[in-house]
Amino acid sequence: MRKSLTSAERLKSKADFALVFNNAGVKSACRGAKLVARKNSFEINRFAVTLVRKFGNAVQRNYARRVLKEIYRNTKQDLPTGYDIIVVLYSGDYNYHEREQQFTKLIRRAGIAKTDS
RNA sequence: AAGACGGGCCGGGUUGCCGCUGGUUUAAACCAGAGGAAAGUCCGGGCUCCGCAGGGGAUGAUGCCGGGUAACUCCCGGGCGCUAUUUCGGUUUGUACCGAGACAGUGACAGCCAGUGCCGCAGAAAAUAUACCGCCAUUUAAAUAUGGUAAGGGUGAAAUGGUGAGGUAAGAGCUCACCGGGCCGACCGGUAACGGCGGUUGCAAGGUAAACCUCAUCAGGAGCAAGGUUAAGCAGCGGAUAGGUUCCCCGCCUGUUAUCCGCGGGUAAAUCGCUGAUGAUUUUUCCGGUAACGGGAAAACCAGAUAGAUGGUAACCGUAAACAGAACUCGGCUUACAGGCCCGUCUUUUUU
RNA sequence: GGCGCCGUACCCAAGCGGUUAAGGGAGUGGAUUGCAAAUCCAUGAUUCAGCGGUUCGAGUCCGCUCGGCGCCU
Repeated sequence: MRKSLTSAERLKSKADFALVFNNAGVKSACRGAKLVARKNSFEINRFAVTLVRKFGNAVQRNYARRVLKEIYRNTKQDLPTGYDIIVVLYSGDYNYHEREQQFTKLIRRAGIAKTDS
């Protein structure tokens, strides 16, 4: 599986976001981040990152978004397919490795990790 | 060499792997991919629309002079004022004061001789004229009273030019010398602001226009979520005769199969604008100009996203990098900024 | 991205450039009560969001910065 993140694998419209937030089947949270997901009707996962309103300036927001997209790209082969996943990030100074620990914790608590791995 | 101040520039680099956006394109592959402030949105343009932009008013902005520019509250050059430092000259016993010059910084720098308003407290008196203490004269034994007086004290941010001499009962530009003002000049220099020179005037009147205001100049309004096209979807009802030019009036334009207003209903998607390009563009260079800048030549085309593209990781250098992310676009201003480089001025130390 | 509004004590707020910045609620202390409530009395701005400027003097006028809020399709 390629470690890509094409535009078909991303949530885009405002309607998609509203659907996930209003019909969230899976939720989990930890310090600094929160995960919301629901089953979709496709063969693939779709992913998006969003940030709370008071998250720093534009550079900090873009950096946090990139880091989460990178983590998802590197770990998505370990996830089962058929989910729309949104990660909400809260304000805080976290580097790549800390964000990676947060993401694996969220996936484990949400119960959508593959059981064999 | 170090430090301080001022000005200008740079703003991590190279390689591999995994990824993102755009272009060429069958695909693969290749190429390109955030800033000096992209920021604040404080000014000024381009561009688009408003059934046209005409006039007057209101409102707002600007405000020494000349130039630059598409334009500007910007930039360049000059003038004047103020402040600090310093030099020279004068006065004085003297800390000091006055005048002239140099260099640096700085100034929302038109007009309170059009009119109006305001100047609390303190002070006798605050813009109108005026005597609290004091001084002098007359009166009285004295107290006191009347008059003269702005030199001294005191108040204040500000008190009717300053210093010295004469003068006087005591005083006062009352008179004189020097300095500082005001006014005039058909004079000289300068495009001008202004400066110089000469004459004249004893100098009856302060500050505030980032107070109203006056004068001059400039502004139609809204903003790419402007605006155009396509697709999907829905349900009409009530009211007005006028509506439009986005503050008002005139003028102008449109109109009764019309237009507008209010309530209600529907959509929340794509595409153009949008950047692959001919531009106030970028780089190099020549010429003119004190400079801002203008003119020419050659080469180049250099982000274009829409949940919103530059990251992660490994290695090396390293302070294992500050402030910080384009959203139609350009010129400025302002604010933030680790570290490094260059130039100029001043100070200190060392060497010759 | 663009356009606009606001900031005065813990909260709501008034404030013509001029003492020591109104008022209400809450709080605190006291009085009252057997104890409370209610009532009465007293009480607080070291810097009017911050910095700079104009002025003799700024909460007020002007500029910049910070923070908060609203609108657009």
